[in-house]
Amino acid sequence: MRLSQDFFRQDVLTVAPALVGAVIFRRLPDGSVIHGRIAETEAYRGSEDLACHASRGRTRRTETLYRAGGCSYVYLVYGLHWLFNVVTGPEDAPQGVLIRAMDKPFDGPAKWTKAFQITGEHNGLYLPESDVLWIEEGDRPPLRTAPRVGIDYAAEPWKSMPWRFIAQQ
DNA sequence: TTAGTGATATCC
DNA sequence: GATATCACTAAA
Repeated sequence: MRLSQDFFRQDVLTVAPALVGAVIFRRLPDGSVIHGRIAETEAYRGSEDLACHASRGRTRRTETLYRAGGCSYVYLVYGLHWLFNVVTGPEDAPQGVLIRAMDKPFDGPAKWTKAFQITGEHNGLYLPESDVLWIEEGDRPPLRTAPRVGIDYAAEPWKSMPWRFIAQQ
């Protein structure tokens, strides 16, 4: 069953752990549909979270982060890797969940987006209604938490917040 | 450990 | 206008 608008409009700290175990579906340009189970997520929470892109204020890049929960937020890092996030919370609350890994072999935030052929053109899709990209309910495996990775530039306490959620099975 | 890669934010 | 920085990966 497809995850709804109501689900995505909850707080990011509710949605991020609940997304682990859910299944992402992607319809490729040739019409075939592939899917994968989410194994790891990270929460980025609001303009006060110094690790969140929105901490620098509302810019052209972060504009989609300010939309209502359920939108996709896709951007390029290091000039070569597309990272995929799901916007959460109400409109104007810049929160998002980074989908960090699926089950093997797609165990990296840019590995699975490459396999699923996700690029900047998938920024701003509305997942509850999209035919190209959507998420369905899955199992709820036991989780462990850890600090987020790749955000050394952020000051404490944000750098150490245990906002990374990893499936244990 | 390092190169590869280019959009974006930030500073002139 | 310019430049420094980056929510990473693969190869060595």
